[in-house]
Amino acid sequence: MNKDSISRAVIKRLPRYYRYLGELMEDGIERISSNDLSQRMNVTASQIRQDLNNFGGFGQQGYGYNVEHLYQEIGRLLGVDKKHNMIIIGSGHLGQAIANYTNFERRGFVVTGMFDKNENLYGKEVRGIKILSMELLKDFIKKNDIEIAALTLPKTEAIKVAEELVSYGVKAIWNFAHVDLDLPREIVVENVHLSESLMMLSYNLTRQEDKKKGVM
Amino acid sequence: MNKDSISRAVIKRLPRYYRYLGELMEDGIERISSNDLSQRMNVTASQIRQDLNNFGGFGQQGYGYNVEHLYQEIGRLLGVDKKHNMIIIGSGHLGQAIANYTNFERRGFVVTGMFDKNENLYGKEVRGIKILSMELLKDFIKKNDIEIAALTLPKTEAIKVAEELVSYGVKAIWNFAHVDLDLPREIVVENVHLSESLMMLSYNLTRQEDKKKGVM
DNA sequence: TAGATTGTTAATCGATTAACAATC
DNA sequence: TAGATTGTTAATCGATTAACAATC
Repeated sequence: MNKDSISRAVIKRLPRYYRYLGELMEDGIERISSNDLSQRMNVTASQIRQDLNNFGGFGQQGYGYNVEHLYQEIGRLLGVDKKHNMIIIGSGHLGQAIANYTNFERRGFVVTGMFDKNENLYGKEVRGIKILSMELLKDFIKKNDIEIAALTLPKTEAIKVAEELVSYGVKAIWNFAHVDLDLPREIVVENVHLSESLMMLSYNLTRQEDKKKGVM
Repeated sequence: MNKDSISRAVIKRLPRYYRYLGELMEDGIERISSNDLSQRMNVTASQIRQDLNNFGGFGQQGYGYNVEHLYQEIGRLLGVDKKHNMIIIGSGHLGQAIANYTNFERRGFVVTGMFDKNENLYGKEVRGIKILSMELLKDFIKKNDIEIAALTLPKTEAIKVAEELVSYGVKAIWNFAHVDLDLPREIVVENVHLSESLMMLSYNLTRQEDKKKGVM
């Protein structure tokens, strides 16, 4: 009953299911069994059935899953059936990269404003989105029903700005700054720590090199 | 003995330990117990001790861990004590954002080349790094001892280019394209799927909204 | 020596996989 | 009805936490 109790491991897999189902739709495939899907995705069929059953019976015995139906159900779970207004705080290269990525908009995530503390950027437009002064932040959030803020600024400022955003009513923070945010429980925080990702790559690369040396 | 057997869960936590230890060093703290560190990092002391012991006894009974020593040991494990040459394939906004991020260089990840199939970009420089034609890729990789390639290009091209890179000797791929790469086992692949990250945020945001509605 | 804290074993918890009855 | 495949329970596996002996 309680949807909160679904494990993070399961939730993390949902976007990948969603992606594969979208591709199946593009290929004109109408139905698929957990077994077929498991082979395409390189996971077990059992895991797929377990995962999906956390959310209700999306399949049908003897038939499998209807691709379009399942795609839509997962989309609804992921909230991509609704529009979400997003702002970007920190309009450097990374902020601009996100503003330029139109695929997010296709999923309902609409960047409606960009901000920076560097006044040289004010008035500059990225894909039609004006970069504004941080002083306009409070007003902008209240007037434009902003739910999500992407934090693409140095970690020294991230904590302070995050608290500010929350006080203005932002509900979720997509945090690209290399710092842990400590915010009220009801605020959603999703971290993208690029340097940690690169270090994991480097860890595995180093192990591969160790292995090679061991063999020679 | 076999370092391959260390679980992904543990490895994923290493960069975060590394970050906290770096901050402790900046604060001039010389030693720390698993208990103190656990409170700062919001994990259990037991987990810290278990994690670190996968790699050997970095601590000392009755004393704790020497911050600088532990920092260096974890850095070595993560391979940030060595220089790694990296190229960026796809010189759009995201590729340029990565090229501009000097913190990677501080950790030994040096961007030595950028590539794109759009010839309008050729010759353009990003932080002194020239954007080159894809035709120069093979030669560049061989001549410049390139280990890592960041893939910041559309998913339609990612698979083909990844295979190309591997054939030229690239050892690790940092994949920002929204597609699963199927490469030989010895090739390290680290995925950064921004849209999946945003969907997880959206999932949690939607659950928060459900909760709120339930209460009202 | 007494106190502190690790390294490590044992207990618990949670997630994944296997198996199969239910049912389309 | 027979075959296919889900939904779901049970078994297994792995990761986290607790406990404590070893030792600095």
